[in-house]
Amino acid sequence: MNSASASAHPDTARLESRRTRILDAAEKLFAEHGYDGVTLRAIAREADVDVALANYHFGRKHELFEATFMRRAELLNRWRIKALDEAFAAAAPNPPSVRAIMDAYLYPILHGPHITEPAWRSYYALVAYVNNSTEWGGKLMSRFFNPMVDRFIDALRKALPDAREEALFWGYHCLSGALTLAFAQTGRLDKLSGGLCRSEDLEEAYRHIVVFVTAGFEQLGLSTE
Amino acid sequence: MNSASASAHPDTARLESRRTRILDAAEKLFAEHGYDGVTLRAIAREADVDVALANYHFGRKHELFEATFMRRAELLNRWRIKALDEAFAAAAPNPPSVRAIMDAYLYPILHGPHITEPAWRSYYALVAYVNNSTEWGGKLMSRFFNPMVDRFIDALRKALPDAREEALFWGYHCLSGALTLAFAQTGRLDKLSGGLCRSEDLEEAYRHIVVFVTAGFEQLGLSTE
DNA sequence: CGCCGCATTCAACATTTGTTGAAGATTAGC
DNA sequence: GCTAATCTTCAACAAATGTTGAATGCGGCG
Repeated sequence: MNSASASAHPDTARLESRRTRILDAAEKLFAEHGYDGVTLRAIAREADVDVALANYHFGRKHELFEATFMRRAELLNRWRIKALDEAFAAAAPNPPSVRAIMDAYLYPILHGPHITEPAWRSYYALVAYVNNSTEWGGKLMSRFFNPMVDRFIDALRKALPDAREEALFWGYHCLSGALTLAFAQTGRLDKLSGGLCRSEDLEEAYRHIVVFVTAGFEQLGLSTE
Repeated sequence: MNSASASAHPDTARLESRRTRILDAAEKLFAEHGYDGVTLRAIAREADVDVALANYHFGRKHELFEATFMRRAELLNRWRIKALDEAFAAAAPNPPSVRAIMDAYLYPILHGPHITEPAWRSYYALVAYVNNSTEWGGKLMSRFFNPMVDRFIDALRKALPDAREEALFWGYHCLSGALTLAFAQTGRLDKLSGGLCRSEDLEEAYRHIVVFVTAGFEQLGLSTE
C-alpha cells in the first residue's frame, strides 16, 4: 500500500520499499510479542530481506523500535489535536463538553484518514505494549505523546472547572487504560463474553468506551470532596 | 517473610526457602521486564541460587512463569469473591449497588490481608503485563481469573437490570484496563502531572478509580440506546 | 556405618542472539 | 562505459540463552 503511493520519484519509492517493509514487519511483530520477544532475524524474515539490512537502515535494535513507534505517533497526534481544535471551534465561545473532548480523543483512532490500512491495528497494539511496559515504556509514551495529552487535559480543565487537578490526571489514566486494554486484546475473541463482545469490532468498542469514560470524567469533575 | 513463617517442619521451611526465593525473584523480574526480557540466569542471580535450580523445581521457563502467576491469583480471587459475598449480604434482599460491587472488586487489592508485603506490588505489575500480552496473556488471564470475573459481571447484571449484555462486558474491559494501567505504572513518577499524581499512592488511585468506573458502569447501564 | 532420597551445584551442550566488516549489486552522473 | 555513492547480501564473530546429565552434598533410617 505504501510502496506505490504518491510515487514522488519512482526510484525513491523503490529505495524506501525495503526500508518501510522492515518497519512494517517490525511494527507487526513488536506489537504481537513485545520488544524482547522479537528477533531481528524474525523481522528480516517477515520483511523478506537480509538480517543486516535492518541494522544498516536503523542502527541498533532499540533504535528500530523507536523508529517504528514514532512513525505513526506523529500522525495520530496531529489528527487528535485537529479534532480537538474543531471541538473548540464548534463550541465557541464556550469550552467543548466532556463528551466532545472524548470524541476528539477517540474518534481519530477509528475514523482517521487511515482506517483501511490494517497496519494501524498493529500499531495500536504496539502502543498498548509500550504503555504497559514499566521500564522505559513510560518514558517513550511521555516523549511522544505528552504534548498532545497536555492539550486534552487542559481542555478538560475548562470543561470541568470544579474538578480538582489530580482528578484530571487520574481520569486520564483511566481513559488511557481502558483504551489500551481494548486494543491490546485486538484480534482475539473475548472468551469472557462467549464471543458476544469482540475486540475486533472497533465501532462497538468506540460506542461503549466513549460513554464509559465520559461518565467517569463528569463524575470525577463534580468531586470537590 | 515466607521463609521462617509457620515453621511447620524446620527442614521443610528451609527446603522451600530457595524455592520461594526463586518464585519471588521471578515475580519481581517478570513484572519489570516481561517474560522474554528476563533470563533464567538473572532470576538465579537475584535469588542467589544456581541456574539449574529453577529448572529442577519448576521445569521449563514458561512453567516457572505460570507458577509465579498462579501463586497469588488464587488468593486474590478468594478475597474478591469474599468481598462480593459480603456486599450481597449487606444489601439483601436487594442486589448490591454498582458502587458496592466496584468496591468489592477494588478493595482487596489495597486492603487485603497483605498490604505489608511489597511483593504484591510486583505481582500487580505482573498481572498488568500478562493482561496486555496479546499472544498467550489472554489465555492465562482467562484461565486464572474468569470464574471470579463471571461472578462480578453477574452481580452487575443484577445491579443494572436495564443494561445490555455487551455493555457489561465492555464496561468490565474499561474497568480492567483502568486498573491495569494504574498498576503497570507502579513505581514511576507520573511525568504528565509533574509529580502531582503518583502511581505509588494506591489510596489516591483507589479513590479516583472507583469513582470513575462506578460512573462509567452506571451510565452504560442506562443505555438501551 | 551404609544407604537412600532429595536438593543443589558444576560444567557443558547446541542454538540463537545482536552486531559487524568486507564483498557484491544497483543506481546516478558524467 | 567508468566512477562514485548508495543499497544489499554474505559469512562470521563473541556473547548469551534454555536446558541437561552427571556429580556432590546432606539429612534421616535401618
